Amino acid sequence: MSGDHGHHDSQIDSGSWVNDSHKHKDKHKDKERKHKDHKKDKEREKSKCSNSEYKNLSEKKHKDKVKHKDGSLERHKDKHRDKEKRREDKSKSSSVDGKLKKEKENGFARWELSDPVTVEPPRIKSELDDDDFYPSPKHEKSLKREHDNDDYEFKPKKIKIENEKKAKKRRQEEDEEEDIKPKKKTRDRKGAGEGDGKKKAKKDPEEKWKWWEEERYTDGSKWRFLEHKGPVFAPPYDRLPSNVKLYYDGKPIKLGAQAEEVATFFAKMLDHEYTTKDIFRKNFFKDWRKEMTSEEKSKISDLNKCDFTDMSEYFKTQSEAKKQMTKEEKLKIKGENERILQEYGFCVMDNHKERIGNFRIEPPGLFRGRGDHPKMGMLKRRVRPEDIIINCSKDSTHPKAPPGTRWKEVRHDNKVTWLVSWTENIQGSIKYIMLNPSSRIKVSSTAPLHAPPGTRWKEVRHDNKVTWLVSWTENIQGSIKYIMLNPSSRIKGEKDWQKYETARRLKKCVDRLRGQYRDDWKSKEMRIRQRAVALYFIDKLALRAGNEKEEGETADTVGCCSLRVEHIRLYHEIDGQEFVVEFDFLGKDSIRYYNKIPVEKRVFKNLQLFLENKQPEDDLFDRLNTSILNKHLQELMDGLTAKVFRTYNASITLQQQLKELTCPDDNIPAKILSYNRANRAVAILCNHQRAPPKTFEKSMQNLQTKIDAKKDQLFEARRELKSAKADAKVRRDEKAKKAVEMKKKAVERAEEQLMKLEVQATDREENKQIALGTSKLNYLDPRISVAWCKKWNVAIEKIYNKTQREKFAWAIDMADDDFEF
DNA sequence: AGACGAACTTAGGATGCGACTG
DNA sequence: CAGTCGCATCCTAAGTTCGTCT
Repeated sequence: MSGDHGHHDSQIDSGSWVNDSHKHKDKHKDKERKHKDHKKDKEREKSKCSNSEYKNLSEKKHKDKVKHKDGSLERHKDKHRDKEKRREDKSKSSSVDGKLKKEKENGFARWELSDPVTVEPPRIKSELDDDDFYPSPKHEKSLKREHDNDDYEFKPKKIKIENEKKAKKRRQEEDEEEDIKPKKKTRDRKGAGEGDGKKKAKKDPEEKWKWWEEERYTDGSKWRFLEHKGPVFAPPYDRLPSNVKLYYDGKPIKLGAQAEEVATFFAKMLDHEYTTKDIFRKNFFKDWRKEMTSEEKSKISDLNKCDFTDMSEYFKTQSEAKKQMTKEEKLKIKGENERILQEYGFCVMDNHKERIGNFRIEPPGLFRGRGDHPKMGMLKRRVRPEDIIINCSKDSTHPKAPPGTRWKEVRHDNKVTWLVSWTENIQGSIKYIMLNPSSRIKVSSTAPLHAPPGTRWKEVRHDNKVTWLVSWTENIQGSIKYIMLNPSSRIKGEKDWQKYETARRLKKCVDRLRGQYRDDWKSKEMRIRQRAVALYFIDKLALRAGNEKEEGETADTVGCCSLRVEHIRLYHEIDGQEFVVEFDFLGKDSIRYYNKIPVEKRVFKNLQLFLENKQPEDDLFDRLNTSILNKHLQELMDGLTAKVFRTYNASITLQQQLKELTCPDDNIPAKILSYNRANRAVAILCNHQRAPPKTFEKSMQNLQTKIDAKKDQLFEARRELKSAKADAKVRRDEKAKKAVEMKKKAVERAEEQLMKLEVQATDREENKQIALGTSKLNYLDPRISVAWCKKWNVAIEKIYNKTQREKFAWAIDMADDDFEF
C-alpha cells in the first residue's frame, strides 16, 4: 500500500488510506471519536537520524521554475465584460447601527463623562442597553465559523461572572478537544495571580495583550469600537526639471503634467525587460495617450519613436544622490517615516492599539501582473480621497478643532484615561477632562479622521462585520483593495488560530474522508468520480482548489478543479513505475507545477475515462468546480474546504518530518538544519518556489572560502594543541597544563565553527530554488515549531524572526513541548 | 445553479536596512 | 568609512471562500 503514495510520506504514517466504516456526516459522532483517533501518532518516537525520508520527498518531485510558457490557448480570450460599470455604486451598504460600547477591556472600569464640560465632547459613547447589543444565546448558536468548539459564547465582562460556569465548561471542552495534552500549563503559569487572566487591568503598559486568553465574538461581529486616522496617500506628482525631456523622433518634447507623470512610470522601468514586451507596450501606450492633451496626442503616435533615456538617466542620478545623502539627512527621513508610522500606522480596536498592516495607499504606476498577464503595462490610476471608503465605528468621529485653530497636540495614548488636558497658567499644573466614575464605558484615544483639505471621502461606513479600515476600487481589474490590520493583531491572530484548529479537526476525520473518496472512485456517477479523483489530488498533492477565472482578464493559470486535458499526461508504465500521471501546468502566480507520480490503478482508469473524447483545451473535470467540491466537503466536516487540506497536509508533514529528522544528540546548528529540512519538505509539497537569488553562486563561493579558511585554522589549532601537549609532558607545570587546556578549547571552538559553516552551506544549497517563508507563515501550525523548540531547547529566535514572533505570539505563549498537531 | 461581488488569505519579488568586512 | 551581503520588511497581485442576487 505504501508504495502507492509517492512522495507523500506523511500520509502513510498518519493513518491508513483504506476505507473505514465511518460514513456518517454527523459531527456529534465525530466528537465521540475524538479521543481514540490520534493517540497512535504518539508512538513513533525514533532516534533515526537518516535523512532518507527527506531525500525521498525532495527527489521524487523535481520541478523547474518556469514562468508562463508561451502559446496559451486563444479560446481563453473571448469574453470581455464590463465589470466596472456593474460595480459602480454598489457601495451604499447598510451601516451597522452603532450603539457601540466597550468591553473586554482587561479590567478597566467603564466610565462615563463626569461632567458635561462645555468643551465639544469627545466621542464618548452614550448609555446603551446591553441587551440590545449583545446577541442572545440563540442567536449565537446559529452562527457558524467560530472557533472549533461548539458553544463558545462571548459575554461582556459585566455579565461575565454569571457566565463563569459556562466559560469553564467551554474551556474544559477545548482541552478535551486537544485531548492527549495535559492541561495548558502556559495559561496557568501566566495567568497565576491574575484570576483567569482576564479581569485585571494591564498595570504594566509594556505587557503584551494576550487576546488569546480572552473570549471571542460569536455574533459575527469583528469589533465593537474602531478608530483610525485613515490612509496615507501617495505623495503628489513632482514635475521634472525643465531640462529633462522626452524625445520623440529625436526631438525634445515637454509634456504636460499628466502625460509627463505617466511617462516617468515608463522611464523608471526602462531597464526592466517588461518594457520590451508587446502587450506591455501596447497597453501602456493606449493608457498613456488617454492622459495626453490633444496636442500631445497628435504629436505622439508611435511608442517606438519615444526616447525615455533622458528621463531614465535623471532618475538614476536621483537615486544615486539619495544614496549619497549625509547621515543627518537620512536620519531626518527616517524620523519622518517613523512619525507617519506612529500617526497612521496604528488604530484602536476594542480598547487596544493595534498595528495596521498597510496604511499607505498604493501609488500610481504601471501594472505588472505575474506571468503572461494580458493587462501588463496598463496605467494604475492615482487613488484620491473621493475613491476611499472609510470604515470605523460610529462613535469614533473625531473632534475637529474650531475653524482656523488647531489643537496643541492630538495624542493616541491608550494607557491613560483622560480625554483632554491643558496646562493652567497659575501653578503650571496639568488639568484634565476625564470620565465619570459611574460610567461603564471607557473611551479610547481620539483621532481626527478627515479627508485632506478640499476633498472628501467617497463614503464613511460603520460595519463591524468586516475587519478592514479603508477600501477603494482599483482600476485594472476593478477589484477592491483594503487596508487591514497587521498579522500580530487580535483580529488576524484569532483567524489564524482558528484555521489551524480546523485543520486539526480534519486530522481527526481524514481517514474516514479518504476511505470515502476511494469508494467514490467506483461510483456510477461521473460527477462523483471526478469529485473523488480531484479530492485525491488535493489531498495527496496539496493542489489548490482551482476556481474558474475570467478568460482574457488574467494570466492563464489553473488549480485542481480547473485542470485541463493538456495539463496531464498518463503513462501506463514509465521509469519502472506503473500508472504514472505527469502534471505540468502553471499555478498561482504563474509558478510552474511539474510532478510525475504513480497513482492507484483505479485513479488511472478514471483519468483515462475523463480524457475520452476531449480536446487538449477541455476541462479534465468537466462535471466539477470548486463550489461543488466545497459544498461536498462542507457536508463531510463542518468548516471543511479544499484549502484546509493544504494546511493540514503541510502541518502534519512538518510534525512528521521533525520527528524523523531530529537527532537528540545533534548540536543546535544541526537541529536547526533538521528543522529547515522539515520545513523544506513542506515547501516542496506546496510547490513554494523562488527564483534562485541573483547572488547565489557568489554567496556559495564566499561561504566555501570561509569553510576552507576555517579548516586551515582548525588544522593549525590541532597542531598547536599537539605541541602544547608535548610541551606539558616535559615541563609538567601548571602553566603548561593550562596551555593545553587553552589549545583544546581552541580546537573545539574551531570544530564547532566549521561544523556550523558546513551545515549552513548544505542548508543554503538545498534551498536554492525553494522558498521556506510562505509555508512557515501560512501553512505550518506555529505550535508545532514552538513545541519542537521547547522540546529540544532551541531558542525560538532561531526559528522565528521578530515579525514572525509577533504574529505567532499566541502559539509561543500557549504551546508546550508536548503539543501535538 | 450560476454569476457576481466582497472579504480575506496566500504569494513571490522588490526594496530597505543593518551588520559585517575590507 | 564605504561597500557588500543577507535577511527583514514592504508591496501588491493572485488566489479561495462565502453570501447574495437572479
